[in-house]
Amino acid sequence: MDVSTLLTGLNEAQREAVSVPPGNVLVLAGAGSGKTRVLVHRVAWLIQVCGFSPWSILAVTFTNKAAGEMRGRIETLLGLPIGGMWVGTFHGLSHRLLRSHWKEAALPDHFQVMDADDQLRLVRRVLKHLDLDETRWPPKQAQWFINGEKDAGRRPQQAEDRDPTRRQLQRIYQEYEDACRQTGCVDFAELLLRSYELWRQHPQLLEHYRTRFQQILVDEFQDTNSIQYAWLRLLAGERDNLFVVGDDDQSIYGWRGAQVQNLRDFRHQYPQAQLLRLEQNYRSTSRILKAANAVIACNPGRLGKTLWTQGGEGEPIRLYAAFNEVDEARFVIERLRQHLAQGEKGSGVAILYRTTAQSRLFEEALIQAQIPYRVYGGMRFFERAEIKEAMAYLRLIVNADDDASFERVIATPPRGLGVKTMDTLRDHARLKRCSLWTAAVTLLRDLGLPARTSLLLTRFLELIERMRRDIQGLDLAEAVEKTIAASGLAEYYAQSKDGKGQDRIENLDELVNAARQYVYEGEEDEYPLLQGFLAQSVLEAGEMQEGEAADRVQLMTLHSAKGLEFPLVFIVGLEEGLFPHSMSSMDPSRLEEERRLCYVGMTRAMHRLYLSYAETRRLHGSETYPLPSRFLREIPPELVEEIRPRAQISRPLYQARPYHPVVEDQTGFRLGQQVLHPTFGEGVILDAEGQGSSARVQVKFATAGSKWLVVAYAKLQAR
DNA sequence: GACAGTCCTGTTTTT
DNA sequence: CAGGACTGTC
Repeated sequence: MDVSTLLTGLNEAQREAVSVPPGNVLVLAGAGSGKTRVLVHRVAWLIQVCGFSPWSILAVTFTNKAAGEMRGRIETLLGLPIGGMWVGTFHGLSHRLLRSHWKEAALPDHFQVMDADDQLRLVRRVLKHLDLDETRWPPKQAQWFINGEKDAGRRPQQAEDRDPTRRQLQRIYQEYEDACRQTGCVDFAELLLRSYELWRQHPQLLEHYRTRFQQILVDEFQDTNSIQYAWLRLLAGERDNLFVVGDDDQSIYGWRGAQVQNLRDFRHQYPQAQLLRLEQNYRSTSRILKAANAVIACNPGRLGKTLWTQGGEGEPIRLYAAFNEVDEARFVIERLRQHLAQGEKGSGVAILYRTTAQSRLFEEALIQAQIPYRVYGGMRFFERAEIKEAMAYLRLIVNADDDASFERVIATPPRGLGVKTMDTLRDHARLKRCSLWTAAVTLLRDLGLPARTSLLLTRFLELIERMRRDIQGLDLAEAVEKTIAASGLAEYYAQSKDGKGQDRIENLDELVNAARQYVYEGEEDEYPLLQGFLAQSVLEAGEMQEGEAADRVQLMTLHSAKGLEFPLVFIVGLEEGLFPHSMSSMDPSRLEEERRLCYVGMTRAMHRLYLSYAETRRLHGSETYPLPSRFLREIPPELVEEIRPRAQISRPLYQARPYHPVVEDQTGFRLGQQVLHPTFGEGVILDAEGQGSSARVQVKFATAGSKWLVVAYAKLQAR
């Protein structure tokens, strides 16, 4: 292959990034600037020009999808398979390391990976063990704390924490760790922390991987958390071989530990590192880009980068002020129809929203309009109850100490063993510090159970052991099939009356299919097939049943839209409290993240961008009167065409509410009316009561929340 | 032990 | 409104 083709078709900045001499490189790549392209060509360049073997290259991505795409594109470009190259997510790569070196990592050879759901169950159990009240110590919060600590690279602190709350959380963390060890399970964060520690504690192993991986590339660097960054630095050592690509303006995962700071730190950590910028955008019209730039410019402390394009100005951005959320959906469908009538493809259209709950209205409207669509996210295949149950049987077969699976499986299908038996088992397991399986075995042996329970429990244990024997020597798909049948799951669902039984059976069949298609991806036989399959189902829960082919309109949250592009984009629900979300609007740094999310959303659009908000929205069952999102006001008015004409965009975006019943009462204000308060700022009248000097109104303020104010004292000004 | 009815609380999501 | 957790009855 001719080396020059590696650089043709690239712009100046991209060429420079691809061909820069090996060394530490930081590429700041704006949205739509050809980031993936640069990474792919860079790998090809390292192999073809610099003479690195694929075997000596490591590429880390954030999602499995990105990893798969990168591998595919590199192989297409080079025209040869690059099996020896490691391409994967931080978690996938760490998992692989731990499977290979389970002994050094102090894990059992059959260790299992827990997903977030399993983890939460385990946390619940731990809280129960510690006899802590779940209302005082919400399991979700404890889980959050544990993951936060692990993401920061911290083990349970033995040292007394000053803060009693933290001290208690540390105790929970410690107990949780013990439970993990006991059951041979590792959570997502543990994969990273454990492999990091593996390298720290075994210098010869680290040396081995350092020798092997001569070049390390990292995608979406702005999404890395502390432990991931530490992991990278440890592996890289002092060798100047990190090529990282990121965009601080697209950091939208701070809420789960990602540190934009890493991007900024990189330059301090590696002062010699080359800093390159990709600022030419190939995706959007200049109007869309200008608008997105204007919004993101409101964030302070950016690394600085302004996207530009040679493309045309394009159409104006269109803004629709819907009367309510139903009208908003109606409007989107109307415009969507016009678009499709022009012969455009549905798959080139995305409807983006802030929260998953918003998808429903659009789904209903699309069904009614008979427009095919696809919703991203939501319940993923491997997260469905019936799939998790079948997998739990398999996990229990592989690892009898996996308590999470034991608990999941013992009552499905119902076999007369319920809460009471489980309580006995749990107590015993806790006392003896052993797994539920071992507890069951010892209790049976010591005749510590009522006769009936004893019989049922024995049957259950024998069932699992029989299954273990029966799948010996079977291939993966047969083993899965056999497990589904022998467990009684198939029969149980066939008889279920809730109407979902048939779906569930079909999903179980699909699971057998997935097992049939499972291909082991590692080198040689690093570990048994079944274990690889089990781990993959946890690590890549969403990758199944993509079903791309059909031409459908795409519905997704703004978060999952990152990395994608569409000729036509609708961003809906641009309202204070929804986007930016109310949970984020008090904290400046989280508000900035919301703004980046808005920037990400806008820059998904290639040709057309529609923005909309509703003046009234039904939320949690009651009517709300949100203010238009502040992000709308950050867009220069001249770029926007308002569909329902009203005053200037820089002036209030909201005024008349003709479709809302006007309830003028003694307070002198009507519901939904815009008001101004000297200290709280802009707000909307939500409710009113009383009369004369005791008349009060409830006002929802843009920033100060909602308050009841006495009309006679509050200097409320109608606007 | 299983199931039905009531209470309560509402981000974003990949691994 | 709606899904999940929890409580009380058969």
